[in-house]
Amino acid sequence: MPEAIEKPKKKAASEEKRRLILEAARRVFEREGLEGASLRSIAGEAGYTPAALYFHFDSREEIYAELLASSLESLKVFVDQSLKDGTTARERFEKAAFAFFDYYDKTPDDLALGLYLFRGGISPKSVGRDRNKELNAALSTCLEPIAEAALSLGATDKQAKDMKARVFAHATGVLLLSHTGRIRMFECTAPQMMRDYITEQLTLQKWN
Amino acid sequence: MPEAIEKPKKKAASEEKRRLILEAARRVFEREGLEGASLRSIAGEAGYTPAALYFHFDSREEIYAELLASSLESLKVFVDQSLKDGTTARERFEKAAFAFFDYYDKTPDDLALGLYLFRGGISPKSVGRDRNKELNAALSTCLEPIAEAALSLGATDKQAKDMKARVFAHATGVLLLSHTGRIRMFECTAPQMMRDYITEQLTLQKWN
Amino acid sequence: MPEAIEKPKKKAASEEKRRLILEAARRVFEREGLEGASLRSIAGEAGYTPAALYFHFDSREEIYAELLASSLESLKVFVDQSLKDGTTARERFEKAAFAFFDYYDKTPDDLALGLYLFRGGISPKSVGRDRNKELNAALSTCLEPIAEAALSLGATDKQAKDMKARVFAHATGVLLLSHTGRIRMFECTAPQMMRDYITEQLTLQKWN
Amino acid sequence: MPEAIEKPKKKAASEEKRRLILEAARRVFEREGLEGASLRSIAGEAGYTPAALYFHFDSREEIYAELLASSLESLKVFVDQSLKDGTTARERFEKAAFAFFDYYDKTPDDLALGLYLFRGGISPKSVGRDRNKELNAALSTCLEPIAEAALSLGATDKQAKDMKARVFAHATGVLLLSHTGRIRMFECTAPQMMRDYITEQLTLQKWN
DNA sequence: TATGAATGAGTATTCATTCAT
DNA sequence: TATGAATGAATACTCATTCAT
Repeated sequence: MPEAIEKPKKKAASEEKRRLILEAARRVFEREGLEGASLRSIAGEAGYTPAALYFHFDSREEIYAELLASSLESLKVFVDQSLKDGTTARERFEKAAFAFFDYYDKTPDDLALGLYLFRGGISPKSVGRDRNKELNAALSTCLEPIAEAALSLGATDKQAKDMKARVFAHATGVLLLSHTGRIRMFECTAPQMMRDYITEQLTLQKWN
Repeated sequence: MPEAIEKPKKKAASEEKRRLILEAARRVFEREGLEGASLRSIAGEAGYTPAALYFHFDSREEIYAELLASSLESLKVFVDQSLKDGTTARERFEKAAFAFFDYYDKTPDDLALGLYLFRGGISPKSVGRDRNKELNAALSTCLEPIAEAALSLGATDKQAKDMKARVFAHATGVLLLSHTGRIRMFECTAPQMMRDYITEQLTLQKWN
Repeated sequence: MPEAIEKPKKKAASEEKRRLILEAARRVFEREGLEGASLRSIAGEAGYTPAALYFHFDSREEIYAELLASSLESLKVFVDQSLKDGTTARERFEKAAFAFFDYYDKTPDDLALGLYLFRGGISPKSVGRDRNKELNAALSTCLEPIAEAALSLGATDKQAKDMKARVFAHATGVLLLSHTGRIRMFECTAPQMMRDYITEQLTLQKWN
Repeated sequence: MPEAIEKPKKKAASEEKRRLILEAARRVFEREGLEGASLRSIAGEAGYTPAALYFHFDSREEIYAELLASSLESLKVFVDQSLKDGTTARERFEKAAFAFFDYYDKTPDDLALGLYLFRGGISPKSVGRDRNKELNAALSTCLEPIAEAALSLGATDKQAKDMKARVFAHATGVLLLSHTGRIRMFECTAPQMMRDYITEQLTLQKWN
């Protein structure tokens, strides 16, 4: 039954190619930004013809979506690693919140990608509800350690959930400010702003 | 003296046409998003040939810039009006901060415009450093009442300035969360998040 | 009879404006070359609206044609002046021939203009047969001193006429070579080539 | 082994299409002159969409450059063939010089092409220095037989090189005169002018 | 699975020209 | 005489996508 053997092989080979294309896409994205990350450039970088990519992805937007998914994976890894030395709940809270910010501060391309796709960038038709949910879930997972730490610190479920939203919002706002260069207007730095916010939240919450 | 009358007439007519084009641009922007707001579409919406727009504007980016400028003007008006009933410094702080958020919450297209243009959207070469500075200044003006109120509440100059940045960042982050629909993930509402943040800041600051 | 007085006045004023426009055109031409000498630029340089030029000229090409005509006038002046010290026929021949070359060598814009218009640049419909004849005649006049000198040197009418054509052709060729930078290929200089040609012609002709 | 056969087939088909496009370009060029030879017109003439041409050529200017290159090739063939019966050095000189002129006299479109592209027509950035050098070299090759014949006749290296420049210049000038119709002014014919020049050079040069 | 070829719609901008005022 | 406004056609070039092979 050669078929039974070949199929998985084929599948694995296909997955590998997808991966290589995505890596190429990321390189283009880093090098030329969102505007320059056309299907053509990605194909070129990957050593393919544009047409070839359509065997691996349904559309340009699907590539973007996968890119975002893998970015969220990296974020997850980054957040988890930053937590591994944390002992107290307070420390875990600080680390989890700051890591989320820090990841995007250090990899502005992932930020651009995220911002683009979180805005109208991804059309629902091409990405679909399911994928959208997946992305939301992945994001939520990355923020989860924040909630967990909050819970450990005595927050209610609702309070912990809110905290995820707050940290996400503030981090996003600060990153936007920083990424666009407008932060200079205010004569302060992004990491400091984020640290201040985290400290505030810790000193503030009644459950603290 | 017909000439004396005609000239202002002409000028007024011209201004009016500019306005109509900008309104058309705004409609396209609202309907099709930034990517769809090409010069062609704007011209079409305004009932003009693309070439005709060049009589009224130097480039597509100038149209965008004017759109943003007028948006910032509206924001200014909105913030100022929200302040007119405020008596105590605390009230003024609350109103100024919330108004900034509220304006964009209610006119999400202005938010999209602002986000795009504050990112690399406006190329320095075409709009020019001057215009960029103007826009920065206009934005800063809108946030100024926040700093003023903070000063009244006893903040130092530096603290007041920081406060502008914080409110701007948090508002922006919350708006992004809300505007992209991700806020549902967290089961909370944007206005509530913003109110909470404002309250926090008031209870928190030592100068309070 | 105010009309009798006004008309010439008006005409004179009109001519003056034409002249000013042509001067502007020449400046643009010198500054930005042929490609840049659009009706718009010319109008701008002259302090007019593009539409205004149509009161003074029928088309863009007519402006070019007038420019060429005035260039030929300058050439005429230049050639005549170069002759004023010449005493012998031989000297006159040398000076007339070299001056023709020299004028264009020193004012490459006039060369570009001439080359453009002498090629298909000017459409017959807009310039018309008459104007074409005028330009031809003007050119011929500039070359006439060459023929005259040849006659003085003993050439027949036919020989003298031929000489005009030869000098014109050689000068044009050398100028083209020089003007395009290709002359470097041959490691020689345009004036030297022209001088050599003139000397050749003098030593060669039987009537010499 | 179908693959081994197919690849050359494909390549050949591609080359063929390039050729067809170039032919179309040449036709447009002949019919409408350089100004009319836009990418659109060429594409239209070739039965293609403008975008399709970009698969075969990198830019409009590359098409022009190839056109010129192939024109120079034809010229080379023409010159070489005209030499094949020449026995004496004198004959070879006459034939080489006249053939250069004759080619352009008979194919005025190649002349227009050459004149345009030898002027600023080809922008260095798009065609590149290399191509420019290639074209220069190709032209030089076409003129080389003139120098060789001069050497055989006893000219020094320098004299032979100069001779190339002279013949090129004179031929170009005569062709321009002829091509623009101005030659009628002088009541002579282009071939006769060229023949006269060649004869002159032969009788004149001291090394003759 | 991949390619070469092609499309059609799109991009911003420039142009000479016209015309009502 | 001159302008402001507008046009329509043109420019080269890019894009995501499709399809026969």
